[in-house]
Amino acid sequence: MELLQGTLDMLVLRTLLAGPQHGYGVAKSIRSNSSEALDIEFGSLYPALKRLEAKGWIASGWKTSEHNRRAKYYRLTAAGRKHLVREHSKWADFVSTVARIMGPLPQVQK
Amino acid sequence: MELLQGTLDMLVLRTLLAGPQHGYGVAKSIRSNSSEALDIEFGSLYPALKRLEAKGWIASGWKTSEHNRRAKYYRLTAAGRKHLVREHSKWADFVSTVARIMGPLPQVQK
DNA sequence: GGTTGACCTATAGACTCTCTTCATATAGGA
DNA sequence: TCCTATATGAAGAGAGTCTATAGGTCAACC
Repeated sequence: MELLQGTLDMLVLRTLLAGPQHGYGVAKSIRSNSSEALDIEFGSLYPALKRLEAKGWIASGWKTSEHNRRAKYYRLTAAGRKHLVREHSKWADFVSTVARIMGPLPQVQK
Repeated sequence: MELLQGTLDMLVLRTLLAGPQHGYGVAKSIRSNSSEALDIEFGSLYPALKRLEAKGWIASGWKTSEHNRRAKYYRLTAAGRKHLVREHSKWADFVSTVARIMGPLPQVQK
């Protein structure tokens, strides 16, 4: 859903900070936690999970889901936890820098 | 320099809101307005200017710069001005949604 | 009891777009 | 002669989108 590059990874890691979950569940969590504002596509999410696993930020294992289905559960690794903190902090810096340049939102007439 | 996708366009439009400028000047403005935090690459900026012009958000014309050099000056069009307002507002929404999911920054030990 | 369909969960390929990197070009001024 | 100002283009990487496919489970329905 037209995310800004890199943000998805951070959101996924943040979601897994709350506990292990399978991909489908991660997408659902992000959607509902954002009140449906962020509509994560599975076609974006699964490659993101691969990336994160390849980098060692998360690890996975097959289990049976609460709906009695075969699902790959992902959990945050120690390295992933550190990485998340760094990314979050970089994100906050970046956002405030951009906000400083952009200035206040112009008043929009409804 | 490792911007989030789409943000560059918004920053460029915002910079041109302050008045027409040539590409080189836009890059310098963004750099200095961000206290060098955002290091805009020319290889990113010029394609961005092409994009924006193709979409009609900005228009250009050759002039002589204050350093007596040939330079292409860009200015915001009326459509670009509207577009900027929309993008700024979408950006603000997106950022606050992400911030809500991410929660507060963990305290980092110095 | 068997069929149907909805939902859960996962994978993969092709494509698009943005940004990065690098190379090149020209002109003015010191 | 060299540095700064200014511009262009091509090649490549990486992320995200779109679309198609796949199989298992459960509930509803006839």
